[in-house]
Amino acid sequence: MPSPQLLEEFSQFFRLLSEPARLQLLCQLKHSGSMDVAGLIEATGFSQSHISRQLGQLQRAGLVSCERDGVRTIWSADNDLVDDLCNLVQNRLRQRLEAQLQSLAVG
Amino acid sequence: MPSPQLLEEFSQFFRLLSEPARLQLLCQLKHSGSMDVAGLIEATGFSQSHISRQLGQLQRAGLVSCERDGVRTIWSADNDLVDDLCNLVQNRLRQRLEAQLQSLAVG
DNA sequence: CGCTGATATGCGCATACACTCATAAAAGCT
DNA sequence: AGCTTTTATGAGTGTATGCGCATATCAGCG
Repeated sequence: MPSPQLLEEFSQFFRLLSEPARLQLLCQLKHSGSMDVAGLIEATGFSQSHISRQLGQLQRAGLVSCERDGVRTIWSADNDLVDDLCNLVQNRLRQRLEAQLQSLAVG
Repeated sequence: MPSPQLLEEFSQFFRLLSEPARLQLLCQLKHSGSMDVAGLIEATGFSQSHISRQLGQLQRAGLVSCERDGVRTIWSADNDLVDDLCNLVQNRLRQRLEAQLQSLAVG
């Protein structure tokens, strides 16, 4: 059993990924390598302030990092953890659907 | 890039794990094998209605299942996905702390 | 220094949801 | 049938937070 503190850390981390906007920003950065905020606005349609806030949260969690290029801030995704987590979840979703399909065929 | 629908599914799944109470219930069930609600109340201190609701959500996501034993409902965790996800996150947390420790020692 | 453009942040609104209390529904017992 | 025990659910409340608007801060340029 994880300790209460660890449970809290886990849930805080998962909470970061529980917002489609944040997940989309992460995936976009993974996909495009690195982008500035203008690019992310273009790609996602979110407002500038919204993007800036979400990136701030992701940065504090160490999921993205940034470097300044003059007046621009270039953001990039920092590691493969999120991809790995999403892949596991996707496998699980697929298994669930296949099982439902199976039981539908049998029943 | 995952499709918007898939992003939505991912985030909904992560949202389930973003609540310490649900995560604790999952871990407790994993740890104890299977328990009824009274046992979960004893183990967690949550109210009966709260536990019932959270278990309902976890059940709809296929993370727990139940069987009735007379008037009691015996719950159990259904798969290892959550354990795997938590282990990945824990490794990441450890890496982060080790990196911070390193930079503190060097700097 | 002022001006312009890029990003961060204070404020407010709206919504989602955790959590509780009270109550309903279900299952066994007499 | 009524009574008891266990679980599920309707209703209400409080808090957290996503999101936008306006504005502040910051970096370069004249």
